[in-house]
Amino acid sequence: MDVPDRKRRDAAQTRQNLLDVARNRFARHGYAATTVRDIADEAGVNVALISRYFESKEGLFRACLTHAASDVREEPTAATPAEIAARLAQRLSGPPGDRRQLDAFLLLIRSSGDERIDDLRRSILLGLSEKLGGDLLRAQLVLAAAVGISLLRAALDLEPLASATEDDLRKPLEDVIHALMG
Amino acid sequence: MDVPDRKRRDAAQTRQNLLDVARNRFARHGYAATTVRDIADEAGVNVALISRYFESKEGLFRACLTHAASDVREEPTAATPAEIAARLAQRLSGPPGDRRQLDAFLLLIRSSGDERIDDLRRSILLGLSEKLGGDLLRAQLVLAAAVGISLLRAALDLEPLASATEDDLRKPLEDVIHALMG
DNA sequence: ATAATAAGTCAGCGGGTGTTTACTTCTAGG
DNA sequence: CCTAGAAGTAAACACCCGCTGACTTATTAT
Repeated sequence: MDVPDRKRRDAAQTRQNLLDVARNRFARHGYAATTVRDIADEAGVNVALISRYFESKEGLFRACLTHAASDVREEPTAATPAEIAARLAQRLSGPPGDRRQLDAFLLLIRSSGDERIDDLRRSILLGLSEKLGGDLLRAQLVLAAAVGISLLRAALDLEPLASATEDDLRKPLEDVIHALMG
Repeated sequence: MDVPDRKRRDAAQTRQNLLDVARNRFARHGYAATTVRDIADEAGVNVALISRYFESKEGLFRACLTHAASDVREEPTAATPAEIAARLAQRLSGPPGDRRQLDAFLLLIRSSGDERIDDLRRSILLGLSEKLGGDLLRAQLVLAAAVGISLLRAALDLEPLASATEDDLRKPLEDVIHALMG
């Protein structure tokens, strides 16, 4: 194991564990349906640590959102529709066992009820659609397709879409993006 | 006013009011974030009536889902991509002031946490995608685009998509559907 | 008019939520 | 070794949730 000692105390590691667990649960079940005790239990630590490290449940959600945003943003600006489609297909399916990219998309559409956080979500999504280039409305339709696929796949388990592989998704996505952004 | 007397007691009318309010709130904020007191307050009645008329919060949600499903299903089977796009654009924008069609889409992607209700949602969505015809996976991608647009428009208020009119949406949607279902 | 019943309200219950305070346990520096 | 401070825990808090049983008010039928 690369993880040297599960029981060794390490604040940074614990904090990261909480972030990972929270990100996944928020993405899958939404903000309101996720309890801080669920998160702490799955991370194997006490609930109080959430308040200590992130101040509050909302603070934890904001931290998740920030990390997810930078994960999504680190994407290089793709030129051709085929490239964008390939990237998107990879993100939406993801390396086996790694749902972080998929969760990032889902997080962006989960509301916490706090208006300032919702503003943050909107600005992230707006930035993403601007980055796609071309007509803004059409770029947002590409984004809409992406988040819709994420939802139907990960949160709803709608078959056969849920089991579609990266290869299955690439060509249809390419068709869509080409149709929308020429 | 066609509504003769606001204060006159009418169980059927009250029940319908609760359904309308609940459908809108569940669609916009999700199941967990919506409280029965919120619904009752907006409907102008006491909380206890929800339990009386719908047995429980989950019963009310199930009723909303059933009504929304029949609303969505009453759509005639459209033949050409252009027709499907036109219908979809109309549903996603909706007659001014009438968000029922938009809410219907949103309801279908809101989980209540109850597995049997989730099965119902899945079967409704599966039926919808089958009705679209053609390759099932590609039909579900059309559906994904539709629910994604609903989300970004109604629940997230992402501009300029949120303010796009029916006319603004029709042509891009036609392009997408044509690309996916030829 | 008045009894019977439906429609609606009120106040409270048990339970789960986010958060905090006081405490215990581990770990590093002298 | 041993002790200060960090890391983590346990228990309780105040609050809000969904739900219910006893009550009041309006409507209808006789």
